[in-house]
Amino acid sequence: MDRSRRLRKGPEFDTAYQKGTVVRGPLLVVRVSSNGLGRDRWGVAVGRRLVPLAHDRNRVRRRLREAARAAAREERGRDIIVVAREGAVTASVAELAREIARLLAKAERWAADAGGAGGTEGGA
RNA sequence: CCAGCAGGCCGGGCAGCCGCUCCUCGCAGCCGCGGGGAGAGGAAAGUCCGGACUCCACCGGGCAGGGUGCCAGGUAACGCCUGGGCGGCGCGAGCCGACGGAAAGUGCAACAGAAACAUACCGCCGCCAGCCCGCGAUACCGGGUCGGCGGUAAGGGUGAAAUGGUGCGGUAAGAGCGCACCGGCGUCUCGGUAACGGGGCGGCCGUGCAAACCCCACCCGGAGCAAGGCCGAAUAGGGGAGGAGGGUGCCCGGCCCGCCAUCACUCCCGGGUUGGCCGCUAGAGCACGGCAGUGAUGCCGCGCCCAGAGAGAUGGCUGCCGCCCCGCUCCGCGGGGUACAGAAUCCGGCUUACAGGCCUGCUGGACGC
RNA sequence: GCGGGCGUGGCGUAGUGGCAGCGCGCGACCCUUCCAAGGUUGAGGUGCGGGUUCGAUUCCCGCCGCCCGCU
Repeated sequence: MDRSRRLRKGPEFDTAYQKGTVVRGPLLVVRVSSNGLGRDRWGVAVGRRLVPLAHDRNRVRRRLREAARAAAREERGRDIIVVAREGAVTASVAELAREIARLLAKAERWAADAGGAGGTEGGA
């Protein structure tokens, strides 16, 4: 996950937050939006209220990044923000990677439904 | 061997694979690719002090405000450290201490107690007058009682604290009133750089609180790397110059020319947001050795380069070993755990958190020789 | 990075060196046919660790937690 595939500055985060598709899971919240760049850019967020100590917060963030590296297969020009929820603190890296892949696939289906068929609620 | 004290140190180890950041070498027109190297801590933490650095302010001095507070030394500096003094604690090795000033002034000392300041409640003692008794009367003497004047602070009880302590003399009763020792004060002298300590002499001196106001001595300009500097779009706005030709206004009844102002326009200049770059890591640096010093520390020699991210790099998976706990077992096997905790300009301290372990010196005790 | 403030019963709060109080709430009793209201009564607290002082909620130091500014 080198620098060109990270989300950098505040405004990039802001646009991803405003325009992105939000998908929630038990461990994580993932927001996806397209950036028109041809490569994916990732951002990881761990709340200070969720993990108070900087040492442990760093650990959670690094494990999430490693899980994202394992979950990333093909690039299609997305900005992806992964936000940790409470279960992510104790979950293993393999579990986190599976969860990220699952939520990304869900976001793809959701976006395809909204763009293609249009109008179906699809919240099953 | 047990218990303990002081100082110093470590705080998992060895491999394999996949990743991240920086440096460097080579290739490459660019994106990059390949090789090599480096990559969290003793507290990186809290931000409680002190500095370096940068910008601002500044003739000098004072006030206000804040801090420090036995003495000497160390240091760039400190509220830190070292050594010493004094006091307290401990059998001891040792540990702890904001430890200047209360006859400069102001204030406070609840309750109790006579009194927490200048005071005398109960007492004790002397003198005077009255009454009563020894005594029938007078005088004298003695005793008692009430009142007045005076002396005294020994005793009483209260309290955290009561006007130096103990003993002897002394006295009407007493009192440092006198004497001896102790404690404190002043002075002389000796030792010590000093704090302070030893000794002699003197007079006999009333309390606690200054982490109460305060006095004295010393120290402190303000802000902080988001400091500060450089480059700088888009948009908006500022200043200066030009303004031939063009628009508008003025002089004019109108038109033309001319002059002036202004606008469009052209050029230049400075400020400046997002952003980028520098600051950014070679330093009061680290290791080893020697010298000076009781020590903190300093000096010299030699060697080394040792994180620099920027939504923030040191992670993930696996194997073996070490340590701790539990269970089965009694070769051993299985399971779980492996402290506190993550650099953000840098450095010196303090404080706080921390599983377990190592080294050195010392103290007390038990046993053996 | 720099600075300020607050922690007192379950809740909200006074107290600035000597008694730890007030309101609501809580328990018991009384009143009522019962409930509410009312009355009587009771339990319960100074964030933690040191220090100064005879004595600390108060003064000083160090931690912990919470809140708020500036950049």
